[in-house]
Amino acid sequence: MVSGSSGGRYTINNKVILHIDFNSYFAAVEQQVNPRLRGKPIGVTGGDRMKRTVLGAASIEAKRFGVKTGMQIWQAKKLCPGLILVPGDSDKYLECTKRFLAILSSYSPYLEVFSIDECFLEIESSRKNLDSRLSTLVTIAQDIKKRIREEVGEWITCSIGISYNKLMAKLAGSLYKPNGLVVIEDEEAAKFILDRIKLDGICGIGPRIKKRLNNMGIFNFKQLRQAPLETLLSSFKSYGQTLYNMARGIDHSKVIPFYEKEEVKSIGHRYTIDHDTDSPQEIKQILLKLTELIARRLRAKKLVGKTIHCWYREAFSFHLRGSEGRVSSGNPGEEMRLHLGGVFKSNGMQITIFYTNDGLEILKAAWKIFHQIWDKDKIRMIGVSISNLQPITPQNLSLLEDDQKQIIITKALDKINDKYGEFTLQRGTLLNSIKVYRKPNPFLSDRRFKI
DNA sequence: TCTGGGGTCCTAGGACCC
DNA sequence: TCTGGGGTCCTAGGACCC
Repeated sequence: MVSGSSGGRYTINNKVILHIDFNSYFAAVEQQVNPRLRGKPIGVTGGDRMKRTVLGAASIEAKRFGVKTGMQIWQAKKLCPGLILVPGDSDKYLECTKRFLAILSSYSPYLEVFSIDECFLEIESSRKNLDSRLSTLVTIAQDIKKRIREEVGEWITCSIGISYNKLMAKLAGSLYKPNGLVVIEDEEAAKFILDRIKLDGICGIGPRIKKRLNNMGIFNFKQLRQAPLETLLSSFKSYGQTLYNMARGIDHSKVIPFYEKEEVKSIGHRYTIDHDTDSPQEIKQILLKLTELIARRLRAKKLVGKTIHCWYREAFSFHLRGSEGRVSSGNPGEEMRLHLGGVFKSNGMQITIFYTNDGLEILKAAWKIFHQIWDKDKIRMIGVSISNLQPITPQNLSLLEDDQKQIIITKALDKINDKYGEFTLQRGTLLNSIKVYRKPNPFLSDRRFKI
């Protein structure tokens, strides 16, 4: 527990924010569901693929070997040869999330869902006396942990950060893992902590911002606090104010309860192919799967969208990088200063069409974009997304007879796919698709029937 | 042998309309 | 003749989060 001021000096702030962050979440759920995985180093993968994929989560046991979320599988295996790989199952995790959210919402209606394994809870805390106030908060946090253990599962643990705003609550939650409980009581305590963490130890400063700050001679929060607001504003525009506030532990953002959250703003899918390809036929097949998935999600949410974004990532290539990319004079004994850096170049474009939630319409647009931007080089990843979303209204859907027929067919397809799984039934054009992958994967199911 | 996949927000410039 | 201003839409691209 960190407290900057003495008990008597505490100023009343009725709102207190808890950040609840579940530890090694996907891995913990797998261990909860399958007792044979408990106590063992496991890594949750994105599916059945082993190539060109990364770990979605690592169990606490795996983390002891240095295995981390986001790590490539071969890398993780190298660190921990006994790593057990478990294919991820998002429905399972979502189910578990619903259960812990139900528990948390009993403490306060101000519950913001931040991600599948993270949320903010705003509670009232009116005790004037610091000590009794702190003990109340700690009691609540411990009670939450206990209920989750009892009602969701003993392997599901969380770290809780408590503070006077979201930024500091999240920071507090990140300080002690797993199963931590940290309180950052006030701005004085916040500064104390900030001066002891790295710039990118806070939510909102990533590698790029950190590098830009470093280039300005700023390497820690103490130095950031000394930077004049004008300097930050001129370098980072409006984000300069955010950085200025961060260094002082200030954050005005509100806890937005789930029932006040806006609808999604975009829906997209991307897919990394397990080999590099320049086959238009293969690329089109993948686009077709991606756009069908997007369209089904739109229809499930009763939405239509009109801006289509399509982008791809080129195959890995080596480039000589900047000034380091020189070969030395060649004098004997002189170190070769040839630095090779790998680069993934991406390329994309977006266009706006008429509102739609039809897979083939989205495909047409995506394919058109792809043709315009593709330089015929081999690619490793392709993605599509749709934005500018709106609820379906008679105005934004065409009422032409052909379209009406199409809507009826689509509805029937959705119904069957909902029941039996993605791509059980597909449009005729999909049935001629070439088999791209040897391993089963969500984009190419073998359960295909002709209508 | 080589880094996934789902999102959000912000900025800036151009086109176009009134 | 020659040019303001507000507003909206569209697009590109960057940065961040989990």
